[in-house]
Amino acid sequence: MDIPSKYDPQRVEKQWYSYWLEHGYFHSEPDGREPYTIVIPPPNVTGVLHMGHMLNNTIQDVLVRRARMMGKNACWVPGTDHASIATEAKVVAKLRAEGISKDSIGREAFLEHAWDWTHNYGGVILEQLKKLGCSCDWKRTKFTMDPDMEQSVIRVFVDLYEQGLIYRGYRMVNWDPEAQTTLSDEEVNYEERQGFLYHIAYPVVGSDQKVVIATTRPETILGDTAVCVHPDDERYTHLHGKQVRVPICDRVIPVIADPYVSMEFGTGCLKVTPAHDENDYVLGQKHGLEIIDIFNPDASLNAYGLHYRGMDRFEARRAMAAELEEKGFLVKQETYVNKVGTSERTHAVIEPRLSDQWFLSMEELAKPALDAVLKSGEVKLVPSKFDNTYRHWMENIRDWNISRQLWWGQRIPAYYYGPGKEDYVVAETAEAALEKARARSGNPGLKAAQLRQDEDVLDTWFSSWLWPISVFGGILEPDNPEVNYYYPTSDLVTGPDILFFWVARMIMAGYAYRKQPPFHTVYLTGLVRDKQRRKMSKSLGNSPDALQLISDYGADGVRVGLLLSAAAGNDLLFEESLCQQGANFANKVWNAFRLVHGWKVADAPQPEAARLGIAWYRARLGEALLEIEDHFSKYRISDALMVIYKLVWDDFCSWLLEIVKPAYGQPIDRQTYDAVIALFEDNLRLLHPFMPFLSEEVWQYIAARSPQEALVIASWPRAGQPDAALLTGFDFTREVISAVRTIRKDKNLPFKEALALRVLDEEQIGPGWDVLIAKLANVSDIARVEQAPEGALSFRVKSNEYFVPLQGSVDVAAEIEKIREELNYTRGFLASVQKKLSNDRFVSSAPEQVVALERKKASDAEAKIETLEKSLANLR
RNA sequence: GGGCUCUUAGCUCAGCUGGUUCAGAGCACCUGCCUUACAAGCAGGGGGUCGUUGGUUCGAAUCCAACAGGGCCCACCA
Repeated sequence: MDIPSKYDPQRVEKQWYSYWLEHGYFHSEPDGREPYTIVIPPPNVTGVLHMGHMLNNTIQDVLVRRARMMGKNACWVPGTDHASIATEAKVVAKLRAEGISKDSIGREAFLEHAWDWTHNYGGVILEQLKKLGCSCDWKRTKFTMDPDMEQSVIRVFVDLYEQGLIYRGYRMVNWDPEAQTTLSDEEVNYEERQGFLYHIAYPVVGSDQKVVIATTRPETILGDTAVCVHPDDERYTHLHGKQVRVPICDRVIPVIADPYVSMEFGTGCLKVTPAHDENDYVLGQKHGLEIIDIFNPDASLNAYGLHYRGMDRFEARRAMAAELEEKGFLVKQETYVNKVGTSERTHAVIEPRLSDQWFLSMEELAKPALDAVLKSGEVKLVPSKFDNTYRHWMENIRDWNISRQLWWGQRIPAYYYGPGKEDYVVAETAEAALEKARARSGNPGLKAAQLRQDEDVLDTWFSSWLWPISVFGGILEPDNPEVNYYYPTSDLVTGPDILFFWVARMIMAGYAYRKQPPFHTVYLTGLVRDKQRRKMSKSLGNSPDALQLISDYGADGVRVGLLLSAAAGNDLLFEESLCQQGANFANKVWNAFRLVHGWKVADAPQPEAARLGIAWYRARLGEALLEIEDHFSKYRISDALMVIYKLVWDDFCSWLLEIVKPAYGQPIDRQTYDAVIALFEDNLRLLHPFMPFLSEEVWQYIAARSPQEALVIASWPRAGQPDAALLTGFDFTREVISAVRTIRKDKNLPFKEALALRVLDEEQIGPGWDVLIAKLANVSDIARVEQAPEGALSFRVKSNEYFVPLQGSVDVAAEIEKIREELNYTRGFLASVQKKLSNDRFVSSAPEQVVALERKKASDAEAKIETLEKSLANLR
């Protein structure tokens, strides 16, 4: 045979992927079929494939490939995201390494570098997805900064502005001092950090008294503009209306009273720094306090920092604590754990900062999006446990800060024509802006050169929230045939970590711009963790190299490995051995193929065992199909795969193939051969979404004769009603066969030595299944008897009793003991059932079927006891 | 601090609206086998009082309560 005995993924994967591409199987155009659409969660354009991508793209591919086989017009739109902060940070770092600063080269030159970077590294991840086998429609590949995608974003911005939903406001926002941009609330993570609570004494003006405040951030005292106490706090009543002196800078500030202050915390006395704390800002507004910002954009101290000017905030904190102590202001310093906001991207500690930013008002947008999930069910979250999380966020939604002080991204289409804060217009193009500006300013002579476009760009999510619409041109041409056909998409597969960042906002955009949800189902995968449950991350170095895995185990092996333990919504504990399991499975299928492929076919009558085995397997396949459909309908991909795994490995390979296998060197009859091939084909169809490469490879050997018959576009098997009698008959037979094998093992009887078998057929099974027992248990002679033969080993299946006559080697005492144990167990069982049945309350209150079942159990047990007693008597 | 969720074999998990086909699966483990598709394999086997305590019920892994211990999300207490 010229077929290698080990499956070699490397050899076939590249070949079939090119074959699929060459024949355009992944490309979709609108037609009369029902569409099945997925838009990929666009990965960062300069990113590389990690385990999370592997998992969710494998799931998407399984769904898409299956839908394609089910006759739907499957369209999986791939693409990438410009990832404003991340990409800009990378480019800045690269330039810095070359001794170039972003500001020195200016916006345009910087963007050129960024585009170069994007073109050099961009799309690598898409090539990696091909290695995984993803059946994306590559002709539809999109990038969030493609001209049409960008235009869609700008148009939406202008539209929302005109609706009054986008506004510019001076607010306390999250400032990332490292990236030097603001962040939305969602981009801030809170971490517990060990720090100190400093108790600092402020001298009261006009007395020798002092008031002690507690703070975790002593460096901000330079921005203090008040000290606040609770109006009812009797400890401080005497301070009302007084003034205190801020240590170090000696500024005199008022003592104010406000119920916001908690009397229990710290000293019950709060320093108020309106520029650097959201609550303090609110207090400042309320009490008309001065706002003193003491930081530069990189969070070093500015001129208000006095002799600490230019020093980093954390360094300044230590230095200032030392100075306060030295000068006697520091009363106490205790260790304290508090929550610190950090940047999602740079992990820098966030600084609350007041500035002018653009906001999107969310309340109105959130309403339909909330109803879609919780009321109408137009969008279903899988697993549904995320419904509550979603509700909570939606109901407490805050306005979205959409401006970023970056250059890489869609620039905000606001144009300033004058010095005033309100001297601006918003328009899609500079030309349109000029016209609007002339009208608004009342100055028809305004020149284009006098307009200054806003320097900021939009949050990346402000473009990705339109993704399911804009990839089909649905923003720019709302009524085009593509968007009308593909939208709403079918399923979205992504991680729960971006439920708010992305999923929720897409739903809002969907209702705002299409009056329809962007997708019907959101499948939220778990996080990929390592064996110690640690999240896989680059910094921990615990994430395996995705491409290395593919080359070690094959794409199919890795796909199976990932899916085997990926119950929806559960985190998945990844280890390489799972991929090994997947690769082993691939090899198993490969070898089944080798066996079948090696058979010589002859025109001969079909053996009864083969006929029966094939009939049974058809029923079994039908049964498995129903289970698989059920799992898919609940998005239990992992369970669907396990059903197929067991079907193929156990039922097909271990049972059916052993049943039909001709004796060594003998040919197989044509009828059996054809039937087995057909069943093998059905197995391959089921395997294909999970293991596309292996299944296509084998399929091409045994089934395909032309590109129109490729497995990738073959049809998914249809479920019928399986023959229940065949299934139960086979299960019974399987038990008999296993029992004979157990006897062989116990007694050390070689398989080659044929045995005889006698049956007390209480169950009236009949001889129909004997051919299978004969073949698989190597039994040469099976006969039904009326009475237990002497000198035989025995076993029972239900109330049937089986005997293997073995003169001389039977230990009668041991047999008696075995039967006694079974008898005891069965009597105990019967007793418990009878106890239940004699309980009137059970008989009267339990449902009829349950009672009937109990009666049946009792009579079965009685029958079995009878057989056992007979055998026991015989042995004696 | 609020909300959600989980705790079933060594590991990872199924067990839907309570009733012996519910005590399961895969992996791991143990014992035989290099049997002519496959040792990345074949055949056989052991293993859990379903976190703890109480309650509801004729009957609970399955419902309720409390407790213990995980996890997730949200939240401005310096």
